[in-house]
Amino acid sequence: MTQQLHIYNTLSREKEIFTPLNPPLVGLYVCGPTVYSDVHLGNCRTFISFDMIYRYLLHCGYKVRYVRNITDAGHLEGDRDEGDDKFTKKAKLEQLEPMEIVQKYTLGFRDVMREFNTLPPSIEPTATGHICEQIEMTRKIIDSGYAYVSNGTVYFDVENYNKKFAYGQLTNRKLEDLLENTRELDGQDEKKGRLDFALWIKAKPEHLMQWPSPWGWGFPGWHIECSAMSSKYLGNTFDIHGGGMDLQATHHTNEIAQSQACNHTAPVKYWMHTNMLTVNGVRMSKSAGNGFLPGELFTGNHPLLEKGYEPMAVRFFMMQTHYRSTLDFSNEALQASEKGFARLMAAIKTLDKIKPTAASTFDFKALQQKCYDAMNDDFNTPVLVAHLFDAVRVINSANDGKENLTAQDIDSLKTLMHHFVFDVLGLKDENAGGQNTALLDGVMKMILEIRAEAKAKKDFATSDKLRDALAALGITIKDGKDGAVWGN
RNA sequence: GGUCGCGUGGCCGAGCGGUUAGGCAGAGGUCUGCAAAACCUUGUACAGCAGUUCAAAUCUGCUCGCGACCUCCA
Repeated sequence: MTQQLHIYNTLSREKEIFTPLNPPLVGLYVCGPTVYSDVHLGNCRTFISFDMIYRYLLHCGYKVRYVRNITDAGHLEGDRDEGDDKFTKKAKLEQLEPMEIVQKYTLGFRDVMREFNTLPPSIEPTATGHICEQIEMTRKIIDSGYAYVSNGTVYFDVENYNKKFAYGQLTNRKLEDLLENTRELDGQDEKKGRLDFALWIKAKPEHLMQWPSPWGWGFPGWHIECSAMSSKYLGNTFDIHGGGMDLQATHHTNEIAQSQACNHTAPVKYWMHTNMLTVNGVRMSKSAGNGFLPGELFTGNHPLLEKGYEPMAVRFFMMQTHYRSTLDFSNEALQASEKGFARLMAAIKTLDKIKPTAASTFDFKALQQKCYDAMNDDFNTPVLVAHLFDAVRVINSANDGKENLTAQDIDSLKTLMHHFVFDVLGLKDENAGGQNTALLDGVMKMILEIRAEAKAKKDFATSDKLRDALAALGITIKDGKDGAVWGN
């Protein structure tokens, strides 16, 4: 099947036909987490969205190199280019080495990503592992005349850059407007221009994380790591760069400027930005203090949560919203998704029980095309999900004998559901049996037989007792025309 | 203040010029010993006002409300 994938490009503010630079290879870079604290759900949404994008590109047959960095150095605390970096500050707090903090939260991040069933990136480079590359890049930018050294710190010269390139193009802003609206901050005497940002920052003696450089001991600025690592692993120009929308105005704008200044070419063909997660209409963020940790969401151990939600129900909840729309969290919405997800999983299981008929009343090809059309339209997962629920209705109707499916149809549906639900949306059936399934199946079969006999004798006291006892164990009995089935 | 975006039925959330989005909840029905599940039927939705058009949730203008970025954040 020929796919014509369209991607919304932040650069052009339009959906564009996706044509990779070197098909079938695709380079995908996503700004990863800063590992100085636990990831919260908002962070997860971005990574889950890009996991879906990565999965669909793979499904379409592209050979994708997916790079997602781990920021383990360089971020400053506060809005000034001085002071302790985040790791050092946290390290003092917890009496730990900075790299212990990094290790702790990197492992935690990977655990959460695994719970959400995300595929690991091809490469997960760290900022501290690429200090040399960042220094080299900084040196080249100075050489090309777009950066200057001031008291051991290297700044990018935005106004000079803007003479030749459009600095604010990613957010569609003119330099004059940006200059007008930049807040006046203290401690900026070292900078020539108000918009200038640091490529390399001079370290104070007490800094725990610092490295030697041509400009003295210091540490890299925040933006340079992504420029250095993306060009190292994906080339000076690559296909897709992604991240949260909050990175667009500053981080990505500066990344483009640095890469352009250093490599003399625009670094990225398609810029993709995922929208924010909100709670009661307010953006979930570290500074707002309204973020749940994924663990709290799974257990329900948080004042805003009525109960715990399975990771897959949460993932499904996210897939029911487009990645470029804000997603507002509420217990009600999450519970709706939880039920919908259970229904979807149940239907996939039902597929194994349908009796095929000779003729079909169902147009499989049309459904399949709709599914691909949805995904090809800038990864429109909510529309995909709507079509999958059409399939759910067909499956259940066929199981009731109200719709006819040929063996071929059933097979095609199984493949389709597997491809889209598991491979592309990245969902999995968390209740799909463990290693004792065969044993449990046998036991349940016996119990259901006993119950069927009791029902035949109209001994409803016994049949209800069995059903209630099983319900207490979390096993649900559903009586159908052809006998009872069970599930948990 | 500047720039950008959004306001869809009880809730979540697609659509963005003409035909049912979808999920959850609600109502009625079929099935059933009861229940659950499933299926069928059902919902006078598009912030307000004005305009363009044969036709507007969808385009234009204004008004109101909300949010994001401009400062560390996915």
